[in-house]
Amino acid sequence: MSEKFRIHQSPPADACGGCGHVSCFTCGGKDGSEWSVLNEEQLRALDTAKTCNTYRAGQVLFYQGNPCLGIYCVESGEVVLRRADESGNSVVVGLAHPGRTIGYRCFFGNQSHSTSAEALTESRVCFIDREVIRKCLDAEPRLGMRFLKRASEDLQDAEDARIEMATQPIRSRLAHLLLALKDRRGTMGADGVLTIELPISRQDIASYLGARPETIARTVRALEEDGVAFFEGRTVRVPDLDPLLDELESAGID
Amino acid sequence: MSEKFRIHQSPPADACGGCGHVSCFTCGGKDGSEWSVLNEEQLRALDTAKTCNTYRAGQVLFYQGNPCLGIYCVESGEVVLRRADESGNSVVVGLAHPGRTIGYRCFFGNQSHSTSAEALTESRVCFIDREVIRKCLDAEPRLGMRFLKRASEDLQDAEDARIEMATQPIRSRLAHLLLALKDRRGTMGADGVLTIELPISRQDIASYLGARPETIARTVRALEEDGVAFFEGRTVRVPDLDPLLDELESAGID
DNA sequence: CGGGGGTTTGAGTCCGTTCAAAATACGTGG
DNA sequence: CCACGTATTTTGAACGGACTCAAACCCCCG
Repeated sequence: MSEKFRIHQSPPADACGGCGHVSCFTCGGKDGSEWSVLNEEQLRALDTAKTCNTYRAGQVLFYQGNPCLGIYCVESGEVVLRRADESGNSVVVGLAHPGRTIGYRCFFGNQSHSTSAEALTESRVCFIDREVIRKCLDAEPRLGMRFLKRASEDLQDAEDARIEMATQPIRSRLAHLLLALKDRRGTMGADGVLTIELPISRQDIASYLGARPETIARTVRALEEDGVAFFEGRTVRVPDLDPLLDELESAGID
Repeated sequence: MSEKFRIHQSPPADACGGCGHVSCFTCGGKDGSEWSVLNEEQLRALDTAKTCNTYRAGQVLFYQGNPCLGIYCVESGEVVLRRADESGNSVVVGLAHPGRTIGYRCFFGNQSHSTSAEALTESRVCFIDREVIRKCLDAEPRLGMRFLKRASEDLQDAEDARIEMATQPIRSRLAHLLLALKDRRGTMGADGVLTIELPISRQDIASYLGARPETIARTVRALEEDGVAFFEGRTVRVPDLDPLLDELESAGID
């Protein structure tokens, strides 16, 4: 078995960069996360039981095929989820930003990890062991309901993504991706120019959108020639949001 | 507001064909369904509280945009789920066969129905009201966990579908659909010829696979010319399973 | 018998891919 | 800090799969 697919304990021993413990109470993503239904006592129990790690860019949280030992919660940084098929070519299936819980699907589905998770930037990620989760679920039934709500929403998103993939051209999908990244990776300048910092490489964008890197390069150029968005490395400048929004509606004219 | 999108109570009064009550205890899909975690007393309570209806082919269980009033459980027949975008063109997003619970996603996500559900054949479908579900969830915490498991599996499937849509040609997708339908709509003849009865029309197949009807017609012809499968109306004969399976692997050669 | 929706066929076009090569960015060691 | 090797990104030309548009066909139903 290749190094890439070996099974190791989670989290790996070498993952701990400058790993101070991150408190659940001060965690920025707390309010939006599933864990917010826990009361103070329960949250304190979770806080002491969880494991906290800092991953350098490129480090892997877990590999596809690994048994699912618990749930991960992103505190800072950006994590990419990839899936490899039997022939080895991997596909980007999602991005996780701070506050997001990942790996819950495999955990509740009693399956091993269907994706690999890799830190894109230096990231602080907490690991909550299965036993700890069991205790939390027993102590607070609403937690299960929250995860059910989360799963339902993700399911909706996945279905939307499938439809988009089936019906929208790549240019629309790229525009959609930029708009999705705008909220958490974008800053609006005083001059009204939106600047978005792309968290992933061009070929990862291609993989995520179901396209070839060449096509992405060409589409990027086309957007620039039409004055919609301007790319410099991983920085995108959008002088006006409306033309970008128009890219999405192309399917809805009819 | 057009007739198509009007909001009505679920289930509609005109849905009851020859609607005898279907017992949860004798329901064929019971064992595989989420409700199987209920004990006898709980199941009896569910059985008396649920509403049972028979829908004729073409009748609609609920419309996209309707508030979600509960969960539906298919007892017999076949149900198609469609989603319409703002410009009116609808897309097939899934099929539900006996034993399947539908509408649970919107219910747990606290959203209104994101799809319309239509009976393809005469179907018996049970409706479980939100209040009844609440009582079941309170009485049996494992029920929530079962739905969480179900949601996790569906999420996995949705992600797989997205990847397939992005990477596989239509011919592979059609082959995949036939293989998926084989288990519940296929019969193996004594001569080793597999016969599959398609539950949906060509244009619904096209919609489901993210293609045009013309493309499906051409692809069907191509499969026939290659001796993989032979179509007559809604009946498909597959003389040998191996060539059909080979269609899937096309992406995994590399 | 005459619609009318669904399906099929044909011809032409376009979007995205493939293959190949050049250009640029990146990391690493000297 | 620069030089070098590697990986990523970009560009170009040719190909191909799926789409569009249009017409014929079919089958069911009134």
